[in-house]
Amino acid sequence: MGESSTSQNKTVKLADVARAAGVSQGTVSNVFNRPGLVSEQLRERVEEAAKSLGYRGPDPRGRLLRAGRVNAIGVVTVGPLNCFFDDQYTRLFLSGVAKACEARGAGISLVSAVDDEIAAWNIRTALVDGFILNCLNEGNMLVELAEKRGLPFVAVDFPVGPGFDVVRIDDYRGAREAAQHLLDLGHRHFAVFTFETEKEVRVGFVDDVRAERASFEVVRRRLTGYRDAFRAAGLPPQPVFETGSEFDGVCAGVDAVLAANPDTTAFVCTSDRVALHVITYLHSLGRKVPEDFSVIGFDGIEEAANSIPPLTTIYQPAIGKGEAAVELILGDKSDDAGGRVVELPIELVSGASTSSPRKT
Amino acid sequence: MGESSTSQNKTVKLADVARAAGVSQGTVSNVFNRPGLVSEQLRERVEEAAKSLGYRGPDPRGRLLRAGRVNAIGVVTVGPLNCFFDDQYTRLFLSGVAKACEARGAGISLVSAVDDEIAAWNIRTALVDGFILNCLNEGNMLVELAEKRGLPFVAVDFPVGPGFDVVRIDDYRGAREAAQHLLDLGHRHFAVFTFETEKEVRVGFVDDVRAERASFEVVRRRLTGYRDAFRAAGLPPQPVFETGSEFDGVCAGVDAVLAANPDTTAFVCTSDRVALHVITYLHSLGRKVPEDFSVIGFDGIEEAANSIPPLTTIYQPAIGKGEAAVELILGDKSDDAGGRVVELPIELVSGASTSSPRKT
DNA sequence: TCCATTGATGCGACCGATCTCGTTGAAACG
DNA sequence: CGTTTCAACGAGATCGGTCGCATCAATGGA
Repeated sequence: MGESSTSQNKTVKLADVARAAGVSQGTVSNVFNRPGLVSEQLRERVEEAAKSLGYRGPDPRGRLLRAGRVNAIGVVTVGPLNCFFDDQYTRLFLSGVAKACEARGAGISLVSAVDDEIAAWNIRTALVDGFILNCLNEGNMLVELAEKRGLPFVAVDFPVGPGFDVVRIDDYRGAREAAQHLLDLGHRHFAVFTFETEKEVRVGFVDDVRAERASFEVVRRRLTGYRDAFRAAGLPPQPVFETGSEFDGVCAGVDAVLAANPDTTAFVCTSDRVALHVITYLHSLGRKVPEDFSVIGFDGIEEAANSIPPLTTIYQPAIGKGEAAVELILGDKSDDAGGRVVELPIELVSGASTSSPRKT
Repeated sequence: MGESSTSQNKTVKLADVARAAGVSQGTVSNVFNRPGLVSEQLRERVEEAAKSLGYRGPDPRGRLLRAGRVNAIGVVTVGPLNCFFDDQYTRLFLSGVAKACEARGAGISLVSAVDDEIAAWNIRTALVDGFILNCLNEGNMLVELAEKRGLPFVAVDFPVGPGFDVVRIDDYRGAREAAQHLLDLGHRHFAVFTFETEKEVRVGFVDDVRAERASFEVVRRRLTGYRDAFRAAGLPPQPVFETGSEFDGVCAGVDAVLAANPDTTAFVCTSDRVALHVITYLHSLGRKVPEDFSVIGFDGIEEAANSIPPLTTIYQPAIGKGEAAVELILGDKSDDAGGRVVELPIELVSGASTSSPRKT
């Protein structure tokens, strides 16, 4: 005891300040967190001591341990973290998450799940109060892991399961409405374009078997919706092409379809992203939309409204989904938490990318 | 002592498992974190005890306190969290941050700084190992706050300061090259369009005074670059219009410029986002780019390359900036940490949105 | 004058895990 | 057979705060 005040190697902590100021730890804590409870003179003394020791204020780590709550929620996505920023729909969704979190003063942690091992570790150790599970495909263990962690979580666009909350839309109905819209316009020859059906993209035509086994729930529901609409209209099965979400895959799809089915008059896409690629590529081929081909998307991202021509699409409230998910986790965990289902409405938005089929 | 195993109200912790298994806490810890160090039979005994107690594995909170490192870095932005997802350039930057973090197994925390009070609290309490300060405008206290917190941090696109690292590009040179490109094509009548010069957008013409006082360092440097290029070409000062980043503001700008300066042949924009809006609006007015007007941007976002026509712009490595920032924080904090400056290269990318001026 | 009330503080437990030592037992060695 | 060596494990300190409760002085009312 003697070299206590200067040239400390260790970080100075609450207890040091308390000792230096001759007060208890609790009082120092109060000075920083609830200054009103401390008399002015004592407060000044403590603040002075803190400053002279170079104390930076209560370390959040200690507070965390004691408080128990992190005040942040984790957003998990299958795949690399980048997909949070690369995909337009995901961005909208996250924008909603961000808005809701900010309103509640909570933070957001992006947790990656590139592979199973990393996912397991991250979900077990993320410093959060709950998880939003996104981009789920069947068979992955995210839900299991989240359950094991024992924190509240919400699965987005996922089959309802026992013991957890879900946010979703009616993908089946949306897809069916999209197809019906084109059928009503008089189209009879379609090409269905879908993004990844499995975690690994496989660019090429998709047969019924693969379509029904698509591990992404969303894909499966949408493809089924299209199929049922066609079937109800008395049409034979229409070709389905898996393009992925990138431009190249979509180009390959357009080429393949035009070569194999020259009668095609309409492209039905499981996402706006794919639909916009289709329009861009058709344009570069000198084909006009909607004069030569109708194109319909799904999602209702902002870029769709601003494209030339504006895209006809099934709008879904991506931002609202994000907000709803946060609400489920941070909201009053009153009664039936753990089995709630929030299904948000969708809506056909008529753009200028669809019209009656060309006469040939 | 008696009702110890069942119907526990409190959460079961490491110590409980240790007691139940008749081993020390350290051993239980090892079972979960370094199973190799524990003999098989003991490990099984511990695992069984853990399972029967419903122990979910080591709580990250305890680990954090002990370990000291959070293994996550915080990204701070001025303004609402949404801007992380709404702005294309910011997205690219974050994509780089994400990529680098993922490679190092670190997480990302989005911390918001909508107003000064929230910023102060969040920076003081965020559970991170360091900060990336983005979207900085002069006079805000982010840098100060980060310094006070005592964690490593990087300021992006900010004047070099003592005691902290900086990642930047040469905005002045980029702007000057952009203007020079148009001058070389023969343009003599310009309209400079800039996004926000202050935190609050003010749509309208900007005089020299306001331009030089722009609180966003980036804006100031770019505007100066344009001005010097015009001046060096012997031109009088060209009108500068603050449009903000939204479509409406840009439309107002185009209207104002066309009304006030019908001779204008080129739009020089401080961001691609603004430039793309200009093209869209001109198109809707029936004006052609580049036949009637040349438009040049700044940033080199992906949307610029895919626009019709492809945008001529100053490309900056947004993703690289994000990666560099992470590297500065997570990399070896060897020697000169705290004053390093990383300046990344820029490059003029010729699209099809610029050509020689129309003859009138 | 005395008791009840209020406000300011101190005291000690606790949050949950991990790390550093030191101990123990058995195998290995000469 | 005594000693070295090493793996396996236990005990206790530590990480940095915050919370509940006890304490104590000052104030106010009867």
